[in-house]
Amino acid sequence: MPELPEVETVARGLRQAILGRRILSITLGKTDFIDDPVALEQHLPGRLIEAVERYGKFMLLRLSPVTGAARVPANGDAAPGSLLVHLGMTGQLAPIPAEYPREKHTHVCLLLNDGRELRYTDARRFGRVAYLTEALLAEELKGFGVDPLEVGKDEFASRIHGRRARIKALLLDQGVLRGVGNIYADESLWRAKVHPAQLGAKLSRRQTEKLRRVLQEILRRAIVLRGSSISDFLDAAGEPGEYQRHHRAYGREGKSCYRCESLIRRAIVAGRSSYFCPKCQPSPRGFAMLPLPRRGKKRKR
DNA sequence: CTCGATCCCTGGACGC
DNA sequence: TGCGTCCAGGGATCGA
Repeated sequence: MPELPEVETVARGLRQAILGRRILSITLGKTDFIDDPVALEQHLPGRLIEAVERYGKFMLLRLSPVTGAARVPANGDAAPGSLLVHLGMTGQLAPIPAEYPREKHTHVCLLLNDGRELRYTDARRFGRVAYLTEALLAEELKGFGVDPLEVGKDEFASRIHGRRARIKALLLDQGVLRGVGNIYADESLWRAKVHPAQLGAKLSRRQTEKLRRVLQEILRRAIVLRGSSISDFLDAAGEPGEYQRHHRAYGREGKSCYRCESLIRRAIVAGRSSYFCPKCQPSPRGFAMLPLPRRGKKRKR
């Protein structure tokens, strides 16, 4: 599932692959996950991809104004704009030679001036694609929290201590930190020895700073290893990441804790499966975890 | 403010 | 083998 490290990996790959290319035309499949499909068709052709940025779990393809040639932009394309892409759960964005057959669930194809198509595929369509003017983009981006890779000690502490939600919910809240998802939330909580259901306000200063540090270390390491490929994450070159091999909590229900040998348990916290060590990460009072499954051996590793 | 529930969607794992 | 059921989860939304 694409979180910050996976999205960063895709963004870096795209930077190598499509910077400076021009979009010649666009073909759409299903459009129910696209903000305004007509706007895409109207505003993308003719534009140059000038930059690829990441904002939390979003990718931002910065597009030049349409210039020169015969075309006088009557539709506002004299101004810069951006293509916003969120990969959701199963989204993939990759440049593919235009003559290659399109994979199932390919819903956006941007023909580039190098003979390739930038293709967006997304089986579940939990992702999002939108063309945004500068004004819409500014509107879109406000309300997001700090970048977890850059947040400092005091800023992080105030965002955690200032609210009463559970720490897991806070880590997942894109308005608190932008880019953290279920995997890296659980991994950092395990590393910091903090229980996911602990209230943010109840973390000590020491625990909070430890959490910030390990979160940053984990995210940086995961980026180096090109993200976690659980089911179907692939980068812009179609390659899986490696960080799933380093998971210590996520997906490890019933397996031994790497620190203390206790069995990793699972609970629903903040509406999400949360994996933790019941010994290293002591529960708040009255907390109930799910019973260990007896037979079904679904997850390996 | 924070919570849980519900919906979106499909593929894969599972049980029978 | 085949079919039904459940589950995965980011995010929006709604009601408690």
